[in-house]
Amino acid sequence: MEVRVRLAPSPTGTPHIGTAWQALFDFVFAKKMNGKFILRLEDTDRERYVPDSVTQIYEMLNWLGFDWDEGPDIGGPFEPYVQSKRLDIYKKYATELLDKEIAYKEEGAIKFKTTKDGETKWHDLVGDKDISFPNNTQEDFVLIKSDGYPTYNFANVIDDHLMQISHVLRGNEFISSTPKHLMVYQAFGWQPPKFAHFPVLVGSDRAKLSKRHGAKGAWEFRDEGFLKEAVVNFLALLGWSHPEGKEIFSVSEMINLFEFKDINASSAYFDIQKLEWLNGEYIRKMSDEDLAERLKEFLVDHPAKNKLEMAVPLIKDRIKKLSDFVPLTDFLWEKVEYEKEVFDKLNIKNEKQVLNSILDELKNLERPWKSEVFEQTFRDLAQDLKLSATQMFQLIRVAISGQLVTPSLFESIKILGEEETLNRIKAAISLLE
RNA sequence: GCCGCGUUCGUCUAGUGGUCUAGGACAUCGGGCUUUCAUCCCGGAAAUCACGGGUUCGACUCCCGUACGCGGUACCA
Repeated sequence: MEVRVRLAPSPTGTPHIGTAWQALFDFVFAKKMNGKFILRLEDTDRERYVPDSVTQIYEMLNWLGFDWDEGPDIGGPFEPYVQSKRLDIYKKYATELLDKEIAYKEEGAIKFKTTKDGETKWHDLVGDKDISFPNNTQEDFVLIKSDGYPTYNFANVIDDHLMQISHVLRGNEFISSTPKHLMVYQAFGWQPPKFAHFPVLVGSDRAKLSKRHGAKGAWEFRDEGFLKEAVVNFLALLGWSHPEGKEIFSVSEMINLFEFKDINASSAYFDIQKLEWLNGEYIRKMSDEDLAERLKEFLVDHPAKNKLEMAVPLIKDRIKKLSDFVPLTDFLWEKVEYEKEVFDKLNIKNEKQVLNSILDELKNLERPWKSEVFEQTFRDLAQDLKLSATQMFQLIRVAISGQLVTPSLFESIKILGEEETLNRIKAAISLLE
């Protein structure tokens, strides 16, 4: 039997990272089994419907590379995968249940008459365990609302059956309603799919992740300079672990190794610090060319786009996110605003005189300036002036950048060029008047 | 209240009866390298495996109970 899984988000607001997390497992499992990954929009709640969120879902999935095989726009026309367009279908099946007297009308709605005897059980793939509910805990529930739209509990079953979904991967907040779904399958005499109820991602208060935790949409991670590979890798680390204990691996590696039994059934907290570390690892692993390419895509309006790659080797070990590139390198292409207090932090008594000496040395340095000569020259000068080498180099650093922290000094000077370097030191001197 | 799921270092996790005086990673602390910041290397601290009972020669691992957390108990999903 073909494996068919579906991601069925409801467009009720900005999709957060939890949706992306669920999508990862849908995608990975479908690929592993050579099956299909289907996207379906569950937009039956007209009150909470937010049109924008539909595009946001697409954007998120596209960015992370979770391409769906069937669903809106891909592998099929839009409408068959959107529940609000399938009202007739739900009505037809509800009528069937009405005829069988398994359902009844009440205040304009159609309700399902649950079985009260016995228990309903299934085997859940997450945790590899049986879950059962006494049937007398299952109240009659609404199939079709009085506005004509189906409820999740009904539309979900109808669609999963009609779309031949083989495995339902979803959050464990649906565990409690699974008995209801199973009763509907039974009422129609349909074979239910296999269920895998994943734990939910939680916020810092251990409650289900939501917007009130400032939960971000995946594209926000993109906008902050995270790489999609790192985000996906990080997501994989939540709830799943590599059999060899590896922390860094690709999606295709995960596709090869994925098994439900390795899913941890307890909820996980999204720790952004680890994501930042991982992102840094991915950045360091990349070739300079690739990193430059990513930076150019990321920094669309960068003032020195064509010179940007020169700085790449200088910052590769220093940035965690693509966005970190800017504060670390803007002094290379932009005019420096000097601040007296920054110089003061160096604790050098006669900064101005020292800078003048530096300027003289620099003027006399044989061009093109060489790293070793540069270093030796200023170590010697530091000694003459009774300064530590650190003070000396920091002073030069501040004079050319206005900052205490920059990439490698000499490498930065190479990018600035000899004339610009001299000009900046002169500018620094005049500030200290 | 009732029903269900969960509970190993701050965080993500490994662990499926003995090799666990519990391993790894992030974060953290200390040291080394170093002209800043990083990277890199070395080392430390950090979980009485929620608690209490069983079962067993032996339990983090199996069973029962309790506590706590979360979810459901909606014409939300």
